[in-house]
Amino acid sequence: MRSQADSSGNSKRRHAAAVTIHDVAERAGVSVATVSRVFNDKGPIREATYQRVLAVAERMRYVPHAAARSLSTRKTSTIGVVLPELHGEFFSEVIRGIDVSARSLGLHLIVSGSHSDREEMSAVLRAVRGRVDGLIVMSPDLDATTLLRDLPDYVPVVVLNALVEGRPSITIDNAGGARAVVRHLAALGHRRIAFAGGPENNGDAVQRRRGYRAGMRAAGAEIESSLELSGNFTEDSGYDAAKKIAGRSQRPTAMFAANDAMAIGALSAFNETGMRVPDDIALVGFDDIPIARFLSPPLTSVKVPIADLGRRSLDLLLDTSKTKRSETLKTSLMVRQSCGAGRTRTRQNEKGDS
Amino acid sequence: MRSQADSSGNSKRRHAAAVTIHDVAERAGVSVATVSRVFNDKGPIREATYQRVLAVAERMRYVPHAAARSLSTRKTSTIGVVLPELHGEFFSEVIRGIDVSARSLGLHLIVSGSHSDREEMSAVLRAVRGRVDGLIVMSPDLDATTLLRDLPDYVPVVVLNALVEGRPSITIDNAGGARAVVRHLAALGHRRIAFAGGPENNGDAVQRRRGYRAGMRAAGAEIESSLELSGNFTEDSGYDAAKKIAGRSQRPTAMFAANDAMAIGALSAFNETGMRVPDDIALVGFDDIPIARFLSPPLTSVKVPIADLGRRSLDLLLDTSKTKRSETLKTSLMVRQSCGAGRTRTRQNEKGDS
DNA sequence: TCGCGAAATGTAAACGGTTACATCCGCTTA
DNA sequence: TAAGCGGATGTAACCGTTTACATTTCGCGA
Repeated sequence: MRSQADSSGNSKRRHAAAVTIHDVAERAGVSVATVSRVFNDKGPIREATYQRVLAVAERMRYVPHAAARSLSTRKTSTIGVVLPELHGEFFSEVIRGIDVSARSLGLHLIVSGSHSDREEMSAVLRAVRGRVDGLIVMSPDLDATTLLRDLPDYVPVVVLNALVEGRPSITIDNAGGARAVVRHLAALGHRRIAFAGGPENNGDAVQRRRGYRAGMRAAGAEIESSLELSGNFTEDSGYDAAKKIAGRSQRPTAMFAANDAMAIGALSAFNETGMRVPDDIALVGFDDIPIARFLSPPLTSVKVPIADLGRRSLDLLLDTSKTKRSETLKTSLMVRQSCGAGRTRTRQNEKGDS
Repeated sequence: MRSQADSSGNSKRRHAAAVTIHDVAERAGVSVATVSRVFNDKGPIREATYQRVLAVAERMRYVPHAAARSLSTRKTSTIGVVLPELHGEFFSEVIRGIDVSARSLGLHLIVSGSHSDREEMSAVLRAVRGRVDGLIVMSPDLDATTLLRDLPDYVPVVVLNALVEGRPSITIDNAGGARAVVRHLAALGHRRIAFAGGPENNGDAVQRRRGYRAGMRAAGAEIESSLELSGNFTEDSGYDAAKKIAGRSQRPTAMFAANDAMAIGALSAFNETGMRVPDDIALVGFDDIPIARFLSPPLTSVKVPIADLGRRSLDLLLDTSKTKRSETLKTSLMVRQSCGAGRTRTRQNEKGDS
């Protein structure tokens, strides 16, 4: 009845309206329940019926309406991914890690980034009802984590790179990675090691700085505020920091940048000023983004399993068993030429000295 | 009736069920229609009622159910973005461009990448009913464009970097950019210019090669098959290509890589083999990804307005007026040191010699 | 041939909103 | 004062599925 109301004159409706399960049912001479059963492989269906319905649906190009299905089943087959921004190799790699897992599970991904202000992020977080089955949230911006507190608790959430009470999370061993860098440089004889840090309110940056200081203390080197430069994870800020160092009379012999982007900026600056890496100054980064090994000289960096971060977070989100609420991913130091240690080799971070 | 059925014993249902518009209506002493009107700013509402409903909704933490709303309005406020893969600066930048526009329009983004096989992509393309209002599809893989043909025609689609009959599209002037590179190198005196190409079945790659050849002809240089190396847009393939060139007795004096990733790989290879860029060999890339200017030497590259690509595609998708069905984005040559032309400067591609 | 349990299918009520239409209300106006 | 009117609100159908439950059909042994 419903669908033949306008079967008379205006055969082309506004948009050649999509065919519904009712249309298929009618054409196949069965009820909508049967069609539904066929499409969901539920309940007993006679083989002949099954084939006929499938054939009719195929011919009519029937595709189930996702929203209707979601409304009925209370499942969306969609995961929300909230990142601080979408720019750069790091985030792209995180998304990819999640996407690969999601695809194999038949899940879709809603992404959203660049949340300038708190209000905006709050709006995104609230718009989830009926849109996603779960959320993966990375918010290294320290204060933003409080936002999660007033998220409705029926939404499963996994937090990346931050700790939020009552929520499972996946973090990177930032401090451990940073300590390993300093330890390595110290073993190469460096004592005056500069550190180009990330944003003040960024959790990762804070921990990396902490690891740097711990490493310096452990190496018996002195922590001077003049050795710590500020930055914001961009190439430009790394460039600026390196320029400052290059301009000094008494230079450090090594520089540790809080991420690879800054290391790349620094490398550029050193090249411009005629300082040779690693001969005049050793340089180490953090993240080990894909192009790190293609720089000149190849950049020694702390490898964080970025794609794993994405993959594991989805696993954790879907894991309803309440075990393993949080994990920390180990990093490893990729030793290349920019630190002056010669050939490439990997050194697994051993735990300890927390 | 609906909601007070279990008001007796089991007050805590399975999940502290979300509050619906009915709950709000009941509590506020109005009908659901009124609540709906308040939330959508539709129809006349007495100020007092408006405020009361809003207050009650706030107190109950009511959030509209997206799927229910979609079902009713036939709008999802969501755009699907289908990319060949999610990896790398290029795609991350495209997504960001779209995301920024989308956010300002209150739209959500479903992304999906790495479509290994045709079947998989077809499945994604079909799963759109009731899930997205429109699709932005980048499929430089030439044969994949045929997939779009059997997409239901009620789904608006914008195609990126490819031409599909009957669909609006945004493309990059690949050939023009490539010609500009060769022209520039020729002006610097180069005649033997090698070209490291991208994947055979990639539309961008094909056009860039075409532009290279056109440029060579225009410059009166000869096109030798020995000058054209194969690659696949990865750093590794650029590295390999450069190694091959370095090993030759009679080397070309310049190399043009079909994208920046390959140029980076090539730069790495040249450094390893002791060839100096640009003194021993000039090098030019394509895409002008953010780190290009931080390489050593800074990489001359063809700038494509990647973020614009994303932004414009969303505009085009939402533009219902049937005008301006397709556009081509102009590229510009960013001259830096890797080509041996000295200081950085931009050169706008003039049109001509198609 | 009949009866019966299981298999197959149908019926209709959700799911949570939106919205055309009906209704009600308080004023203005004749 | 009653009709008329527009603004405010309520009623209920509908969007396209899923699914509990009812009903029909089938196969088979008695």
